[in-house]
Amino acid sequence: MPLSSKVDYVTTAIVYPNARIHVGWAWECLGADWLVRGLRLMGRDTFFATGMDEHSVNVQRAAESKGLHPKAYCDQMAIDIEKVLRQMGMSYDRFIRTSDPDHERVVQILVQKAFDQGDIYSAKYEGLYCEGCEAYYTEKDLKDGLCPAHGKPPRFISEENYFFRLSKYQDQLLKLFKDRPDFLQPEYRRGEVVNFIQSGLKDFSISRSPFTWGIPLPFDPKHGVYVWFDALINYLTAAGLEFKLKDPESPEAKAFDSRWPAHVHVIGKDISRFHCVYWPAMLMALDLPLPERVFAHGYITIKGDRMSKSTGNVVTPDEVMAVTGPDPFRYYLLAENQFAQDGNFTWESLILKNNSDLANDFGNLVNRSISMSRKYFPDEVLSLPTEVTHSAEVRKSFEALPKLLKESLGKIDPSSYSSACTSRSRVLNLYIDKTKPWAIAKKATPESQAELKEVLYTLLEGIRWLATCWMPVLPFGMPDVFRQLGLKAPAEQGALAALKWGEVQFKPDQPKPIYPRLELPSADEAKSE
RNA sequence: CGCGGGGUGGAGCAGUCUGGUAGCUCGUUGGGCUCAUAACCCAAAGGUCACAGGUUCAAAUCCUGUCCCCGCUACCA
Repeated sequence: MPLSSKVDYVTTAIVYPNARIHVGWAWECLGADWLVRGLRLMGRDTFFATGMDEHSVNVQRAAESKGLHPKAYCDQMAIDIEKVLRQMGMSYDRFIRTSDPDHERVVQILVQKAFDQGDIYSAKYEGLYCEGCEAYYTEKDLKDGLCPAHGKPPRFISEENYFFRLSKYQDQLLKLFKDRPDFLQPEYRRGEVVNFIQSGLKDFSISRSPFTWGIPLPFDPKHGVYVWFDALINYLTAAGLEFKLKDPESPEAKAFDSRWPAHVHVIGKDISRFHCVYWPAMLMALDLPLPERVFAHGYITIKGDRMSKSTGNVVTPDEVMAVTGPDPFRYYLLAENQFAQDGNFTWESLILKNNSDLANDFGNLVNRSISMSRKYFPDEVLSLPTEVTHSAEVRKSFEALPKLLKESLGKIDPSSYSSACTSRSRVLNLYIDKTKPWAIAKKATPESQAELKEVLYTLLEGIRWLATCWMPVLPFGMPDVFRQLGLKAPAEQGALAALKWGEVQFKPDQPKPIYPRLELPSADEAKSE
């Protein structure tokens, strides 16, 4: 198989480190992580980046409230956030921070380039500005003349500002969505963006002055780069653009070329505009290829409400994982919710989903299958039977699985991926009930022994396939399943593509329940209830 | 105002493009099994597919109108 020079580069949005990360962003991270792991399983080369967006007034304020310099504060947050991401099983290749030196250099070079070619210009910006929101409002946005979010009167500000000529790219953007209808997924969000473009694009401000925490504009250092020209460019920095800017022939520059354009930016639906309008326009201006696509997922809500600090309904990944462990948390978010739509978080459904699918259907299946194998054939190695009867149908069901999983990965639909796997757990449980191995064992004839071996081998082989397919969703538990099967866990890379029914033999190890049943945590633990 | 998504048994969803016995998971009830994590398997109950008209031999599915929920409408995860 010729190795493609293209690497599938997947990103998440970078997070503001002004508070502990919550389940909403964790969902995005896990969706992206599932995708990357799945692509690896299919044999693709991948590169995966996530990180922090540090140059924000919110972050600065959070730092001040702790009496820290923003950088020192962010250093601490980076440690905390990465720790949680690792606990969640995030398999990223780079954790990018917008305060990273290479990012600052890349941003400055790109801003300079845009400025030199006239895509950035200086103009006076006037408006009603709320410092709390760090945003301008028009008269009609205000409630009784006050900021709708903070209830404070906005300040009239007139300042010199730098703008990016977004308007110049309007036609090219419309053409982009016409030529590449799958640029933004899910499909139904495209209309929102196209409408927005058609309604007429205004240039947007890319600088703030004065500033103390941010990247200075190279051509006017009194000004700091404002959010989008800083944050979005992280995707280029993380892929290694700086190497290419320095020496296009270097191996690191080639690595950048293999990663960019990105396979997909996974983002929340709220920032689809910036990724589908601002970002492509910026890349057009910078003569860089556009990402292959943008996937906008929904929100995780608590009883229908969006998670937010003001309503106090924030649930954090670490508090959930403290109760459930990482795999049930991953499974719940990925399997129970439709990634493209809004999802819901409740402790009850989390516990229910864990117990029914992971503990009962899958975990118990592993446990009973291995127990029977060891009980009926304590000293034998089980291999693919030469003559096959009722297991043919089971095998067929499994051999159809990789294609389904591939489709789910293509659609970025982790829940259909999961349900395809869970349905195979049910196939095996049903197979046990139909063949009744315990009854076959009692017969003790040569024919019955052969049949029993066929049943058990089919179960173990099916479990091996499941354990392989589950790795992107359940990376923590699957190595133990392989151990119990008496096998070495396969490397992620290409594991799915390499699956061949009957290629291994089994001498199962001591069974041990994986994914125990969970109970609702007490009221103290489950603040959301 | 405009544009878009949605309203399907107790809960969450699929099915709508390409009309033709309304499907899945969870929950409930009854039964079976005993290898297993009180797990597994089967069966039953439960739906006027938001509402009203229309097209058709036939509509959750197509058309028209109405009601309700949600998203987008410029610098906001």
